[in-house]
Amino acid sequence: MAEGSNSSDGLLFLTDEQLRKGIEAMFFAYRGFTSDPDRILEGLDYGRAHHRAVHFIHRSPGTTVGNLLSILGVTKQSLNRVLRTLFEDGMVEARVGKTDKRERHLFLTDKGAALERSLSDAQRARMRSAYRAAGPQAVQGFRTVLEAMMDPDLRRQYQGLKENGL
Amino acid sequence: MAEGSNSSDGLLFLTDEQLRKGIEAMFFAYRGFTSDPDRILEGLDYGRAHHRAVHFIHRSPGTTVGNLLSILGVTKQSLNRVLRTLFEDGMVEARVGKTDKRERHLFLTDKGAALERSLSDAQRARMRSAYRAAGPQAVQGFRTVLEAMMDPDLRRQYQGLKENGL
DNA sequence: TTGGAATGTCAACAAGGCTGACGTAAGTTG
DNA sequence: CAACTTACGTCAGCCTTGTTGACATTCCAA
Repeated sequence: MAEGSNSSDGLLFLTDEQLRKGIEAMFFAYRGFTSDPDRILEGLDYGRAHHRAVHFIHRSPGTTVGNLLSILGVTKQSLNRVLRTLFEDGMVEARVGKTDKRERHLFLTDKGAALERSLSDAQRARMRSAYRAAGPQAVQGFRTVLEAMMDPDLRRQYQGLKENGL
Repeated sequence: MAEGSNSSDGLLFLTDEQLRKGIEAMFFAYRGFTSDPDRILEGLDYGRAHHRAVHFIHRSPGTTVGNLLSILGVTKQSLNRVLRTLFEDGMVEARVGKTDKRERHLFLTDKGAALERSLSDAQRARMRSAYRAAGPQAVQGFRTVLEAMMDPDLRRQYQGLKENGL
């Protein structure tokens, strides 16, 4: 308590209560954010982990396993379990690297791209509707705050697409 | 592709690329959002589930198990496992309802309140810093978009505090 | 008095994290 | 060339946190 009361440091309203509201907003909004893809994934024997993998392979075709690991922040064992099922189901294919043959470059197949589309269509629809309801200025603020909330490493991943294929 | 191009429906910039950025912003920001409490919880034999329970009991002292179930959206078995450990560790206590003796009203003990404080201090610190960095207008937009992204039921929980103790 | 609601509990299972250990192919460097 | 390191795969086992199903208890309300 006794934190930023009001308009103290020129930025105002940082009361604990306001911050608590922000925290709960993240909690409840994230639930909504994931609910549409979750509905699609259930019954397909896929989970959020598959969604994440498919999303980032779509975003950065040809990305390597190592890149994906650093973006997703999981262990290779965990990611591998997911990738294996995606390979088996013909959603993703891996091509051996040209310059470095140890690397596997990951690509969505047509089937995988179709899955990605159905997942992101659902998620985009919600995002679009929220954006429309809130208006352009709010969207700008939304992005600004989220960006400030990220860990620096993740923020670089978010902005980035740096370092070769990623 | 070929979604809302620009300034078509009076709200502009709803390109798929913009929406994808929004989606990834949620993903990366949520990671940051949970990382500080997660660090505290690990080693204490507690996880996010415990954090959520403690948070909402703190927010609404005297809330019932049923209320908590509807907020958290998990099964009673799952919640019960978490509550049991919190009881055993003397973090939470349950008092039998006065009017309805089937209900258990949940309260944080002093020890539980201390845990809650350490968790929310960490989370609020990040939220505060993000708010400061982004500025008041951005914060307003942030909250507006998140609210629009929630499912209607959850939005009511978020705004609410309605129905007696909750 | 009886049905249903609120709660607790036991058992079993699955997803998806984790660690540790080991193997292999392929670069890299002395 | 030999030795080290990197990128990746895999096996085995463990944990948390979600799930379903079944069953008991308590107690309000019709």
